Amino acid sequence: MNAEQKKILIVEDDFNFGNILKDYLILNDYFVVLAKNGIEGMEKFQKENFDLCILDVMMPFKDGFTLGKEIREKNETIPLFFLSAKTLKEDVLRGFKIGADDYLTKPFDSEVLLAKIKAILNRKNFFNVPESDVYEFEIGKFKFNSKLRFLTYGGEESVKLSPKENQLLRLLVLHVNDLLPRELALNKIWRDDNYFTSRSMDVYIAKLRKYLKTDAKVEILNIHGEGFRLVVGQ
Amino acid sequence: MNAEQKKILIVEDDFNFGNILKDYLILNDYFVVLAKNGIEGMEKFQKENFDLCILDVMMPFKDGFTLGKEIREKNETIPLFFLSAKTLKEDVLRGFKIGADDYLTKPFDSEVLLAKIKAILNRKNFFNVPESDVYEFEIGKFKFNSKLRFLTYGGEESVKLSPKENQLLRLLVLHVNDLLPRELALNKIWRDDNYFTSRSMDVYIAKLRKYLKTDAKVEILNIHGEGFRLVVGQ
DNA sequence: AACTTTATTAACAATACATTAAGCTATGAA
DNA sequence: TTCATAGCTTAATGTATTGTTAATAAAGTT
Repeated sequence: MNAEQKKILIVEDDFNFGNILKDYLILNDYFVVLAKNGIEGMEKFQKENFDLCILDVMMPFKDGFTLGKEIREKNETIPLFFLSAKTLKEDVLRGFKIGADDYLTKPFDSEVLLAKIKAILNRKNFFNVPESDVYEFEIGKFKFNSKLRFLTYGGEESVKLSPKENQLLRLLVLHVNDLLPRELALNKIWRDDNYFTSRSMDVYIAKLRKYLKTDAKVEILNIHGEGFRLVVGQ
Repeated sequence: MNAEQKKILIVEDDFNFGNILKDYLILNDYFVVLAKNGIEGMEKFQKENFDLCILDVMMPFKDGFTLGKEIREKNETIPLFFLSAKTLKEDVLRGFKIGADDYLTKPFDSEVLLAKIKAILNRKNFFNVPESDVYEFEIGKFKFNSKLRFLTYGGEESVKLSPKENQLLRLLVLHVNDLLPRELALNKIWRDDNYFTSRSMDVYIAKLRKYLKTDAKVEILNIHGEGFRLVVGQ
């Protein structure tokens, strides 16, 4: 995938239909991941940073509404489309209540779907801000504000963080004392996992280490072949 | 209207239908303005700050597509809904191409329309300005009156503010110590978000910094790529 | 030892922002 | 009507920030 491509998650149990839809969107230059049920859909959603989700409503194990609700809890802003053969008004309204952005009834015109996807992804006020509203952290003697992107040490505002530095530090903090798998960070922040993004990540780790070295109790350790680990002593 | 109500502009030449729609939305606690053709629609759009526009497609003098395009040129972010009896795919696609957020074919279910309006207006975005009718503020040693548009320093009336300076400073104050997203200011004050309005905003930030530099504890900081932040020390 | 992975610094291009000044437009006084 | 002016936009120019890639060195693995 290239960096400009938008990432779409499709969750659809009908193998054929799902694949046709996937191919159609790939053809239109989207990066698409297809999950075949709600469980798998949630797993994939957690791992990467998607720009939009298309959920089939009727699925075994976990239906689309339930999945949609769970996704909404994790991310309040990501666009959600429901697909369903049910045209019942109650279902449509239920979909919107969960926080859907659209509800399409099968059969639908693929071009119209595409237009709707474009409409919502090209919206100027569409910000990919998957962060929750928790943005103040303590890291040893540091205070880290991921909304205002700064790091203070003992009250003094010491460092302004660039967006990438900020995102990476945030992920590290969310996994404090635990492993942050390299792959996860690359998928979440760089949205792609390859040689170059990996080198880029190393550069950012070096930058963060520099910022954090004021407090000897704070360290970013490497776990060879696995990822990184932010440890805060005591 | 009360401060929490969202403002909706309806442009519809069918007097009866327009009024029914208007009443229905008012009943659901929206503030609604109804224009009866494209010309009038544009006039009203220019005069006030709406949160959403609902445009009928087929209208005399100026059709909905043309109006929609004009509105989009002025404001890239405002949600646009088209209403039409035409279900032709070409028309639907044309609507989306202009930058519509939805295209509803008559007859449509009013509850579904309402759900869609709610969905788009409740979308988590930071375009919700804290409403406030307060107009006297303290900024460090300054007193700022946003109604009379002046800024005093230690009792002395130092500066008269122009309307734009005033609006910008007011937005900054309403977000003191927090981020004022660039897009938000551009949409609220300039009603448009493009390269030029953005440069214009920078000019105003420079002007405000000049006024505020008398008090070293007051600063307007930039958060690269995000916006500005008025910080008041101590 | 040969290979893979990570560390660090630096060079670079692309944006974003800062500031001053010049140009335009609507308004109202003379 | 003409003129001055306030208010805003655009231009011109300079500076800062950001993210990627390269270059080189150092660890870790087998």
